[in-house]
Amino acid sequence: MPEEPRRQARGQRRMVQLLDAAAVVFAEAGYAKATTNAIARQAGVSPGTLYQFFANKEALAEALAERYRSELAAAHEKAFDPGTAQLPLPELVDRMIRPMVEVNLENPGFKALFGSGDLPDKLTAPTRALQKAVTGRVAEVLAARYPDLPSDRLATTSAVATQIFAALLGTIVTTPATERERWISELNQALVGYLTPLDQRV
Amino acid sequence: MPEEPRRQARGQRRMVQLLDAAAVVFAEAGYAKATTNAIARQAGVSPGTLYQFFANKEALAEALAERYRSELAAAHEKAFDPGTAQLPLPELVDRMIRPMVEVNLENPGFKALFGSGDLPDKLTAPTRALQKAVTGRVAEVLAARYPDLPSDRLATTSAVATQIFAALLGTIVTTPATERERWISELNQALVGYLTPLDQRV
DNA sequence: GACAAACACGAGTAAATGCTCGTATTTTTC
DNA sequence: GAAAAATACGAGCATTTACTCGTGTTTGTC
Repeated sequence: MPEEPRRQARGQRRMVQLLDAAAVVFAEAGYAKATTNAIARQAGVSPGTLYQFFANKEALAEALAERYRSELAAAHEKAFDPGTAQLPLPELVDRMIRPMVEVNLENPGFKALFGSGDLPDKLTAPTRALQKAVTGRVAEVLAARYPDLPSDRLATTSAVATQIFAALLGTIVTTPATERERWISELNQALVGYLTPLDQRV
Repeated sequence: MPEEPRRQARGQRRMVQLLDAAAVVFAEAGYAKATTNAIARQAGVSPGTLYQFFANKEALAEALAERYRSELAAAHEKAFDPGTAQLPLPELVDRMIRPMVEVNLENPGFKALFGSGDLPDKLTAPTRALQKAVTGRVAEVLAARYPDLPSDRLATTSAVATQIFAALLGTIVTTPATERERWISELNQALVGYLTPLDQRV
């Protein structure tokens, strides 16, 4: 197997450029229809150069997903101080939702990698990783709020909550800014409604 | 524009065969990755024959979506007698959900046309039609239950409910039959949770 | 400054895929 | 039963697209 070359500064910059470009093209065309040539063009670079840094389209998507994952983690880190988990449910949900929506608005490519339920086969790998990261984050918060929730219930609940979230995210980011709050509040209601029974357990 | 030829009995049968085949291939590969040649092969027919009946891949998908739409309408027709709308919320939701899940299990292609949130561009046309049909059905039921709900709230609510439903449908039909009930009940809880506030309005 | 490693180019390739078209067979029409 | 219309075939065209490769340039190392 060919070793990863030792990247120099110029190379690092190129990789960032390429990821930026990929985000734009993924956002415009969706993962499946996005062509590597278009991504290279968007980055102002030849197709050969793209492949100097990423083995294939999937690797590119994976790297982009990784970037999103860490941006998301940072955003959540910022939004959560200890004690947040004990807030009233609507506020807790709001604090989970906001950062995600913002990351999404700032990184239009996000939805393309996160959103679509069933992309063909292996193409889903980066998607699944992202979904898993989000689900994990949700699980952490729920675990903090409901310490004695059985772990299988915890897993199910976070998975469902994440899927509900993913389902409405598309509408939220697509919608004009004026109407956005309405949909966010709708998403909030849905999640609060789903989670309320947990709050009312003995 | 070339006129639609007057179909003879043999042709009608072929069209059914082709739609069946398309459902199978869409289910296995998803819409985007499904090839028309594979569909023709699955139907035991040459590619040329396929195009004798459907102008292109999209027209094929549209026809299939239309078929699902009517199957769905029939299933719902069967599940609703007048008065259903006044049932307790969990039961009402259950009656909405069951037929959809069943149509899905019987027609594996359904999810491929209904599920994925943002397929590229025009490919979404058949998808949107299906989603719209389902949303419309949901709206009817909600309108019957909440006659004085303003029409914009009605539209929003049915759209959100449908999206929640679509999001969890994938998990439900993919999951082994033994665990299916658990996920159906989870979906039920999510929808009931979302709709409960409407029940409690003055 | 010389040598190697990393970077860059972009025309080109192989494979996939939606769809066509010339031809041949079956069914309907009269 | 003959002309017309519908059905059927399948090799292959045109296009797209992920990716390569030969060649040349820039950067780091000693």
